[in-house]
Amino acid sequence: MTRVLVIDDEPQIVRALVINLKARHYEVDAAHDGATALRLAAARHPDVVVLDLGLPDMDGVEVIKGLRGWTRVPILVLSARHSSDEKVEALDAGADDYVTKPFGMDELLARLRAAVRRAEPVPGGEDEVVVDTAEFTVDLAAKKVNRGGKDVRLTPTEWHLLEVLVRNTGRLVSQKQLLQEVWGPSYGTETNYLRVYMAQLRRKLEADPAHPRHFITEPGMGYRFEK
Amino acid sequence: MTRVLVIDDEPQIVRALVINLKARHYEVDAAHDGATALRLAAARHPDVVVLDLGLPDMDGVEVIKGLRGWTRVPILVLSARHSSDEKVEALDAGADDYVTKPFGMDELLARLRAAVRRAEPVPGGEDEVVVDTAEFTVDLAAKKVNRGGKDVRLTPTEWHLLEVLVRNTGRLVSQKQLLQEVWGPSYGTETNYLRVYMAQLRRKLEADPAHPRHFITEPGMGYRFEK
DNA sequence: GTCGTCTTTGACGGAACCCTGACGGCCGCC
DNA sequence: GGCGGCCGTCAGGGTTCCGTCAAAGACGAC
Repeated sequence: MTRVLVIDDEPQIVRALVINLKARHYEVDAAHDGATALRLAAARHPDVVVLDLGLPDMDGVEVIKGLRGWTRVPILVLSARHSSDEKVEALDAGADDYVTKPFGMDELLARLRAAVRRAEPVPGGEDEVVVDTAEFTVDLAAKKVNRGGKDVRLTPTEWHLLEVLVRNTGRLVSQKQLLQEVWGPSYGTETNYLRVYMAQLRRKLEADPAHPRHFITEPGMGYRFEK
Repeated sequence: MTRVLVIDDEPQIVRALVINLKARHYEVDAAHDGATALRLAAARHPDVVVLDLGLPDMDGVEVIKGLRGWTRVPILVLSARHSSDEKVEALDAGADDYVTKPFGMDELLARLRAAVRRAEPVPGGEDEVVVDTAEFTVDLAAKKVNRGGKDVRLTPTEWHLLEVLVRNTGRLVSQKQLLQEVWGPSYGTETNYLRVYMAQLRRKLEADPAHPRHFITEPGMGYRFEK
């Protein structure tokens, strides 16, 4: 199911959007200020964001930049401002589309569908959904890890960390990038989190956790997943 | 360079677009009917398409479908029709954005940039990130060095130094520049650092560290990396 | 409220890394 | 030949970084 994050401080607009989206079987989260929005985005990983630029606590463009720091999720901007400059600024900050209020619900939904559609991975995707190693198997689509015929139970954070690493198989992922992708854009220095969770992943997946063969530490730089 | 295909039967609009796009260093192809457009798209593989829905020979939506049959190139629709149904139809047929005439050139260009940006491959595109030599291979994206089938382990400082040198393959890099890029702007005279780390790189990567073939010293000036 | 699970936090030993100084070789120059 | 500048090599010591453990805090289920 497609997950939408709606960010707007006007309750009636939020309500209208939520009703229409839910009726079309979207899963909807709502935030009424920028700080909540950024936190929710990090926690819930929406498939598309609908953002009103006029927020009480921060400039809408700052929200766009905050999101673009760590994700390419489509951002559809709503705004009462018709000025060309505003549109250009928002789009160049990383927004994908800009709709002026008042808007037609049909059009908005069509733009939403377009944004979601083009963000979809190529059909018959080139990216592997299942990654095999000698000791275990990761199924990114099913969100499952199998080891020795049994499913391994992972906590949400463990899974998220594993996912980022596996999607970058063979590549070094910096500690900052890991922290920001898993814990949110405001993190970046809390390397102790990584140490703890990397240890848990190794304990659950490595044959010999003390001498990891798949979750490799690059001191001072980050971690790397190898098949 | 980014290639744009403009499809419109009104010469003055085409001319305005072509002038503005070329001034911004886009490469521009133009078609004034749907058949030509489809042929040009297949032949030239544009990075983005600007399509006017009102064409003489065929319905604009048919052009969209014709393109979508084989490509995911971003399509930006122009139209004089403001009706919601038209927008929905075009977007659902596969358009990425819909701009109503008369439009502001600034806004159109911003939407064009947004369309091109999100179609870009994942950051750090496909461009040469792997550098080969006779003895070893440097993958700048994965931050990996392979030598004789085995990965070579480098410390952060070693990496940083190697990276600067490799990004300037064949060119002389001054000691001052190396020191400032690797150790920070307040360094510039601590050439002993360079001696130590250059030695470590040679020991790890050169076949005969005493007679380096890739990491070459230019006495009094700096170092150079050669393939 | 109580329990269980998950996350966050702090502390510690050990390993990895970076800086530093010393020494020797090579070369050009006085 | 002696000297100084420049570079390569090596090894020790201080510092940072990582793995590990344990316990407290947050959260939801019952």
